[in-house]
Amino acid sequence: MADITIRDIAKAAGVSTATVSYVINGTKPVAPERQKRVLDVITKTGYLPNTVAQSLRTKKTNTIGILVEDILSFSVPPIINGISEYIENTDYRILLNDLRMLNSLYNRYDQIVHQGEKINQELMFLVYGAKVDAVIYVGMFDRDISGVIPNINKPVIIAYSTSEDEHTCFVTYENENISAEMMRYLINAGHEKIAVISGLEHTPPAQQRLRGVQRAFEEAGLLLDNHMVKNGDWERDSGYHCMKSLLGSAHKPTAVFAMNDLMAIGAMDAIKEAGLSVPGDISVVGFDNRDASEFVSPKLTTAEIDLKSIGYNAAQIAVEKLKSKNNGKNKIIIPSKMVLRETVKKQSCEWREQS
Amino acid sequence: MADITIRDIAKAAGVSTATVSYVINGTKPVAPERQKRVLDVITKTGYLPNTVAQSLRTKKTNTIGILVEDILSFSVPPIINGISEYIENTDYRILLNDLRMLNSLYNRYDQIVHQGEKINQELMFLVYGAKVDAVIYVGMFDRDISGVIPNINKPVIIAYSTSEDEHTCFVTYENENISAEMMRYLINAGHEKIAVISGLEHTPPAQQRLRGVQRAFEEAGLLLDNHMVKNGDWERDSGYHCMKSLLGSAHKPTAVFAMNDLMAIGAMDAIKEAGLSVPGDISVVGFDNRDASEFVSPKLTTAEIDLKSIGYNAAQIAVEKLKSKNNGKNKIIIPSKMVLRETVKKQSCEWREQS
DNA sequence: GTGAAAGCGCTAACAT
DNA sequence: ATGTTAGCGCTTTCAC
Repeated sequence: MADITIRDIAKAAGVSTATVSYVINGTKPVAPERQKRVLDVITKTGYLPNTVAQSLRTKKTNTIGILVEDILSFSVPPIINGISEYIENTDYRILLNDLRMLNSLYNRYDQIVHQGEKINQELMFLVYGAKVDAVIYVGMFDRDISGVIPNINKPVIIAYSTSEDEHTCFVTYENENISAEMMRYLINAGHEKIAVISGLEHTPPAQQRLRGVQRAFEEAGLLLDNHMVKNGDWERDSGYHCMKSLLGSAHKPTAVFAMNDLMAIGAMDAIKEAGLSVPGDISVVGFDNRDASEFVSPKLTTAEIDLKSIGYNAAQIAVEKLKSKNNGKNKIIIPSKMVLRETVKKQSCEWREQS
Repeated sequence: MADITIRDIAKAAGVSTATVSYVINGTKPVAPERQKRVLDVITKTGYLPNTVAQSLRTKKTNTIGILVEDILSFSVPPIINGISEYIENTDYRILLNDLRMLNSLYNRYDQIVHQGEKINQELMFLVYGAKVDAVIYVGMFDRDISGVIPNINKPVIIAYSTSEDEHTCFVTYENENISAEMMRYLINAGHEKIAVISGLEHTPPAQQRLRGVQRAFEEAGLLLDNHMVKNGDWERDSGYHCMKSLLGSAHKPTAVFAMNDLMAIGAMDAIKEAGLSVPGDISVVGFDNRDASEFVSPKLTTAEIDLKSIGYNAAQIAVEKLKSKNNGKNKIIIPSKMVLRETVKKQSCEWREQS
């Protein structure tokens, strides 16, 4: 099954190797009768063309390299899952390369530039070593990575990050609209004194999410008090400390939007510690829909990023580019959606009037 | 950088292609002076041998296929991380193939046999299509998968599952000792009325963990009452229901060992719902050290499986087999360890005497 | 519509 | 120690 060559098939079918190749690849018309003979021999013997020989000849490996920043980051496996699902119905294979950046980077992802050397090296490894036909770069933080990926002469698609570069493809998720939507949800529930616990403030997701918040406030004719936005660093602890500071301030919020689930959970820690109830006294919403959001109590209302679609679309673009039928849709933003759980309570009008 | 061939190097260095090959691969001694000349040209030009051509010639692709049951299962990414870490220091590459079984299987993993067709197909794809040199099969449940992997003529290493088959390699983790250790920990904390919430009872991890529990009980001269062990199904809900039933019984436990974190969290739900406190009234320990165990409150004391080591060792065995220097250690059980957090309380003697 | 044959870039047997 | 060269299994040009 493994050591049969095209020569064996040709001999058995009484044709030339060229003819066998023609029927396998459909590259040239072959007389139906001979075609059938070849096909019969192939199925009878279980012959599979040697892909290595094919690659050497055609200079295509039918392999897509996926370079991930860290497979341990919660967002990465679902993206790979999406890639895998798309790829399964093509004749491509996946070569995986994990940069394992999590330890060296922690949450100082502004330090990513210093990883350039390593990224470059692994990319060369994939492209010139493994000779992949295209690469999908899977980020672990949503950010602009223009310039970190050197120019190679093959399609590169960025997943879960972006690039300012005109010619770079990426597929990422939507931040601003979904943040506005969550805000509206809070406002419609009767909340007016809403605080936000931001992620590192100079990062794209923090900025975009804040813009969404502001938009919703404006639309509702509300004012976002500067004292109501605290800067965290995406980690649980920072959510806790921001919330403590909010709790100690003059105007306590009745709701808080933490820009990720980890900080939301930290905020919940602080609220409970203060003897207050979520959502009885304070409603909270997070972002990411991480597993943890189902395990805290009450269960966290949050926003979900469609990670699987990010991967699926990235793979699709890669394959389309390889088949030169990419329609030019090269910068895709996948909509995010709310997932309603237990941490938001309607703020009764009575309460508001009393206070 | 990409289109340079061994011929170009040979010409530039004034030697034959054979000599270049000898210095690249160290296959034959080469005069130091010529060696240096070749090396210089190689670094100067950035030449990288065409791996496809090498593979065609040597019949080795230097690629290890990893066939995972589902990358979305919590245990899989850390295993891949371990594989990746080992592989990075070798000249092998990783071809990833995701069976994506999670949806079709849910927790009915006894149904895995019905997936045989698909497993077989993807394995053939890896072995005869992609021509990987070896494959690591990464399970998503700890179980015996003898027979599900067809015999191929290349090394196969199973990770996170086992096989009765004499000649099959696997690396998995330890259940019985760690369970006994957790039990001893509970017993040393003064607990005697300890309940266990088992996973599906006919599964290997449930059986092994129960054996550990029994051993610790015997060693302590305690008796494990049958009424104190309830059978769950590994899911959170079942932990909740088992705990409710325990709470409604004649002899309430002061501590409970749930065989995984999900069921432990379900049990905590039930305890809190009954107005009792963890660990004030009832201590609980879980198993797996999933992310969730840090997000519930109080934080869950549990057992950690060294998933990364499982991957690392599996990769090591694969590479050793390929280099024919495998020492025969082909069935490895990685020790597990306790992670102490907040859900266990010392049971005071006074309390015991009063009750 | 078909086949002979060159050659993808490399390794290794063999000759020197 | 070094070079010549056949050939790994396939695709594809070119001639028929």
